[in-house]
Amino acid sequence: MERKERTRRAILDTALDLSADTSLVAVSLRQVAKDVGIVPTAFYRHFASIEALGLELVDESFASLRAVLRDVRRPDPSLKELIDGSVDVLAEHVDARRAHFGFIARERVAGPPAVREAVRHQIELVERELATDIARIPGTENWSADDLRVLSKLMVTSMVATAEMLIVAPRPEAETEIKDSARTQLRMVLVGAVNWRSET
Amino acid sequence: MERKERTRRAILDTALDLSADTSLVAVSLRQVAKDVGIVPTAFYRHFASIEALGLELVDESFASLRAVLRDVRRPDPSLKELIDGSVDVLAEHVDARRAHFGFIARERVAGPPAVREAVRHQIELVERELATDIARIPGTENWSADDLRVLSKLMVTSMVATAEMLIVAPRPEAETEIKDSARTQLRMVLVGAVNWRSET
DNA sequence: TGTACATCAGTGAACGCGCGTTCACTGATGTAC
DNA sequence: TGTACATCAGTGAACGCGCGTTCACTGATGTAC
Repeated sequence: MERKERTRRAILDTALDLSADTSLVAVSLRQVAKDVGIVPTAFYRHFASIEALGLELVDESFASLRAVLRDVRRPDPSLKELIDGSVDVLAEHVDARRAHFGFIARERVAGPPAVREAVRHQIELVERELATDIARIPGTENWSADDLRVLSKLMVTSMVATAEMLIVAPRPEAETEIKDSARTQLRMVLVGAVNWRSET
Repeated sequence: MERKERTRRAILDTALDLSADTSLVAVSLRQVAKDVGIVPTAFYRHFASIEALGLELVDESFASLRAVLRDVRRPDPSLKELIDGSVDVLAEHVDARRAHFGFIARERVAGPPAVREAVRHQIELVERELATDIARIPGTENWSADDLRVLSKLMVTSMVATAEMLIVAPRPEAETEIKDSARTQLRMVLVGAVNWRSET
């Protein structure tokens, strides 16, 4: 019973690793099996197909993304305090779960159709979740539901884009630059959001 | 001399079309040849590999993206006028060159390595170009170079994300919603940008 | 604790298929006269 | 304008390879007694 679980984990980890080169669509069952150290047919003891395996990886990857939201939310911050901290929180999580964030960014646009759809659905859920978080922050009481959704979409897009840049970043020095840029970006967005209701 | 050019175009168009299903990495030379109506070996009369063909498609796709910047710039607008018009301009271009915008979004994260790198390089050039445009708009005279880069990055990211959503949009009705959302997003960002210098 | 047994994770041979790439070729296109 | 000829886009056979999937199997793991 334990052996099965170990092999299953090895298959998931290997597939995630191999997909990082381009996309899960380019990963073959035989290559996964070879890297895991099992015979190709043994793969079927764990998953019906690479695509089915991919859906599992979607779940695991979004657990990592949700962890960012959870950690950002934790200090129960004001709109201002949120800014500086959250970029660092994101960077830490990206560092720890680099493969998961890359997986989301890639498979969202270029994965097997079913995987692509699952990623998009999860992103929509995260956007809603973030909108709820924002609605709890003092100063957003009289925002419309639409405006909340727009802001959370903007922030999730920005978050994914920043994660992408951190992953691609060639050297640790570049990370500091990206983080500074992301912070400024987030500040700009939030300055816009704060001044939003008063202008429209 | 004319026949060659026609076949070459057919190869490029077919490869672009096939890559839309997932990514250029999943497109085979033989499938392209079959759809074009030539024998696989004839492919080599035009391109050394699918990857080389991809680099050509990068150039063509970015011609389409730059056309958006050019059309947005045309009315020589104020910061305010820019907003409402530019989302429509983007939507028009996405509609006309759907395949090119999808190609950029996909291959940026999941293309063959050389293609991926080429797309990223082109995006960086577009960001610089946009920063120069913004610097010419009244009211941004005393912005730092960094702030200009941050805003143009934010706008390009937002532009690509909006293009993606328009491409994925299941029905024409959804387009209106996406455009409204993108407009609000852009307004928020620009409200932030306008109020930016006065706060920092 | 020791043994007999059931389960089922992993094996290995085999299949037909589409892949990229080589090579010598053929015949349509377009040019020189 | 008509013909002879060079170029080179497209052909077709052939190759070795990795692919997903089938099937009957074996032997390690973990359980019942």
